[in-house]
Amino acid sequence: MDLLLIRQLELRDRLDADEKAFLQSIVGTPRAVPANIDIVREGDRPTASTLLLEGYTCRQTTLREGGRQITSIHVPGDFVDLHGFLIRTMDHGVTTLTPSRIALVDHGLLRRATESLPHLTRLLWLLTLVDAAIHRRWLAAMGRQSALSHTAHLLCEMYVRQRGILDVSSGFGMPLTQAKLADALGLSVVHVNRVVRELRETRYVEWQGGVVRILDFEALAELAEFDPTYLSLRREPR
Amino acid sequence: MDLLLIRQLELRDRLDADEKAFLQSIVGTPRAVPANIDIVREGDRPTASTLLLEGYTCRQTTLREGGRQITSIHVPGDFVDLHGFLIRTMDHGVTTLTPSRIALVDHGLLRRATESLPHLTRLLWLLTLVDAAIHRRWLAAMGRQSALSHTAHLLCEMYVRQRGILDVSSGFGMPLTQAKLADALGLSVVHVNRVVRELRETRYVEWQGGVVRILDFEALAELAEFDPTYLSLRREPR
DNA sequence: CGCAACTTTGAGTGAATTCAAGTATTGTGG
DNA sequence: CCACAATACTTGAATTCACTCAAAGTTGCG
Repeated sequence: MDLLLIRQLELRDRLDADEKAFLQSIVGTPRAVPANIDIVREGDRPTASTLLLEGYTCRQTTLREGGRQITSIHVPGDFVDLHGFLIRTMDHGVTTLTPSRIALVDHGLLRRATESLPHLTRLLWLLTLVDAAIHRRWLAAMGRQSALSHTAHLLCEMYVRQRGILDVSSGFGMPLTQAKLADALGLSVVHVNRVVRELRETRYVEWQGGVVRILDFEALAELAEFDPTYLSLRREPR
Repeated sequence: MDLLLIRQLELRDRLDADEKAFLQSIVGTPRAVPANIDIVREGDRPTASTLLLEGYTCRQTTLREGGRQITSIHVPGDFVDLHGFLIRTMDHGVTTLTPSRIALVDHGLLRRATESLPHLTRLLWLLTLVDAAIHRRWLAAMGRQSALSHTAHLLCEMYVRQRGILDVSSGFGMPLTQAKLADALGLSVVHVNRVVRELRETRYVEWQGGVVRILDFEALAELAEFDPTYLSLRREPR
């Protein structure tokens, strides 16, 4: 089977056979990791980047006195710390949300890509730019949307990001406990609980046990002010 | 005089003479722009990136019903939309905060860099990664810090980013009206006004007319939980 | 000098918080 | 396979932080 990473990249641009072969060749041996394990720690200086093959992980920043902010959620096929290749010291940790399978890609090999595969380099660079665009959208949601709308937005985003690479016909993974969801949305657990109930009451979604099924995407997207442009998904080929 | 962009890059890694010459050669003719002008609009598909030579700009995302979120503030030497080189459609606008001088860099020339100057390419890529790291830190500040601490953090960040490239001995530029500051912090104008007053009352900073002078950086950084690691500033040469 | 933009203050309101239980659900060792 | 622990979820009540509305100062510019 193709690497999900390749599918991720092909959502943005075509890859030629050499590029695919290169990608396949640089991915290390897969390794299983249980849930709630730190893959990367704040302050680390990694020498390889981690590819998420199966499962879900998140980036989190720790503040004083137990404050925790989740700044990203990764889906299968995501490079969880591709930026670790160029940023010397990690500004955040990466933790598994579910049991996962990961593989390492040595930074030396990524560097080789930058030296001989410019088109692939641009595409990998683009992946990190989409990351940044997601951060910006989260900032807007946190700063200027209601808790309900913000939560709805996260569902829309997780749905659209996953439907490009996985089968979502029977629902998609939303592998956050309400406590983690609170850390992602910047809310208290109690309030998250109320907002999730409110969202269920709209009947736009069914949400139980870490799986979400969308019943009325259009209404949800309207509530969330969701516009997928920021994800840089290709509509027309270039 | 050297481009401030070169100084920005040299805060992260050494550049050789060829790289500097290349950068100098790709920068277009400088152009003056008044304050409060949109340089880039949401939905644009630019064919050149904009370098900020003098003045200040911000990125902003517009939501329904007048909601506005500022997601970045640029200082002189910043590439305000370097990511526009690879992201097809801009997910945000860029607006001047003060009268500014800008210069364009054609995307074709940036592409040439990716084809023949891998080290410079990595360094430009790094600039966009620092952008993302700043976004993450803002997310943590919005989600898990008090309005006072968040505001203090923004001051620390603006100070450290500017002191690397400009003379800040008589204070540094903080060119946001309280209304814009509200849009950056995700607060109301009224509340920002109170928080700014509270911050002034600490005597850690003097802040008037868009210029900030820090009186007690250590105390301010403590209040803000500021740790500059995320800015990827070089301490030791590599 | 007068308008426009920005800043400041007061009062009342509301969204989200904390504190405090209590109820499900899941996982595990006996 | 049950009992019990641990984790996750839910609810209620009181509080607080930040908001809106409203209006008055202040500053800067043409």
